Amino acid sequence: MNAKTAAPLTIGKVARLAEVGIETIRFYEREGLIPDPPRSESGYRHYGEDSVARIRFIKKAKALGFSLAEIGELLSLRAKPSGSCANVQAKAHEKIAEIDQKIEALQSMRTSLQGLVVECRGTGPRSECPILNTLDAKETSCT
Amino acid sequence: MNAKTAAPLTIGKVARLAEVGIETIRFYEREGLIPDPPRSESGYRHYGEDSVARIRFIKKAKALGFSLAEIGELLSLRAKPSGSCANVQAKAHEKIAEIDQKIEALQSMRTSLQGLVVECRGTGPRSECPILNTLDAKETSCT
DNA sequence: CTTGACTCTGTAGTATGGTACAGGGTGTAG
DNA sequence: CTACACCCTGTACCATACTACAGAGTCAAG
Repeated sequence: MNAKTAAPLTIGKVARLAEVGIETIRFYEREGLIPDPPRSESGYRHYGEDSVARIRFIKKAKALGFSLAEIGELLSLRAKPSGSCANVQAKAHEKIAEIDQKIEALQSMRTSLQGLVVECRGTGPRSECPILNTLDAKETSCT
Repeated sequence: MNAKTAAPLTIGKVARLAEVGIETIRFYEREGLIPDPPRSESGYRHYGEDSVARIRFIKKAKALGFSLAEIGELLSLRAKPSGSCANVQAKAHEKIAEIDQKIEALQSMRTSLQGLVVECRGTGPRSECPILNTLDAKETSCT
């Protein structure tokens, strides 16, 4: 009926697919970022495809300045099997706001760098490049 | 002529203005992220206004997932007093590409969360929310 | 039925980015 | 001239996020 039992997704395979170390996966499990997977009789972890996606998500979110604790919050938004919907919505809106702030900050940085490139190309010496100036504008309270 | 000598910007004032700890400033100095400031006769550090901007920039870039080493590279783009313009341009383009990747990843995350919110509001149970799916699409190789 | 690649648990070590003293000098207000 | 807030150097410690063993069991191929 199904050909799934043929190749169980062991920790090593997941690690290769998600491009992280095996130890990292076990670490995320200990930290509660990924659920304890079912085990074979001999104690081997067996994962589903979704685990790879989840680990890749963690990796990506980390590169965007989210801490593992924050990533845990992000993941918990979907982990709940319905219920407490209003709470989830509030959290989601919070996270969206955080993301918007990050995007704005990055766009501001991008504009500065682009300006630097243009200035550099055109005139020769750029004593007062705008890279810092643009970003000086009042804290955006990104934790 | 000038009223600047009245209130020299000491490390404590810079820390308050940039909203970081005093120790953090000295740490950044040791790491070469901010230049060694001139000293008073008694050895007190005296900063210019630009130092505050620089520290705030570091803080912001850190929240966006850049390491101190990467921030150093970003800052070095403007630190150079002209010369090696082509090199600076190449680096700047590199950094712009990195920033674009981060922005895209964040926008993808934002879309997923927004989708979650909408789904949550409309129908009741969202067993297969798209938060992970959207982000699963092939690595963007953000280090 | 052995060999080699894989897995397990548990503990210890590392890199990054700070943070917190200790022990001492500075500076100015009362 | 002393009190108190501030600064100095140096070292030690901390949290986060891994990373690397050690010592032992598992499993598929030859």
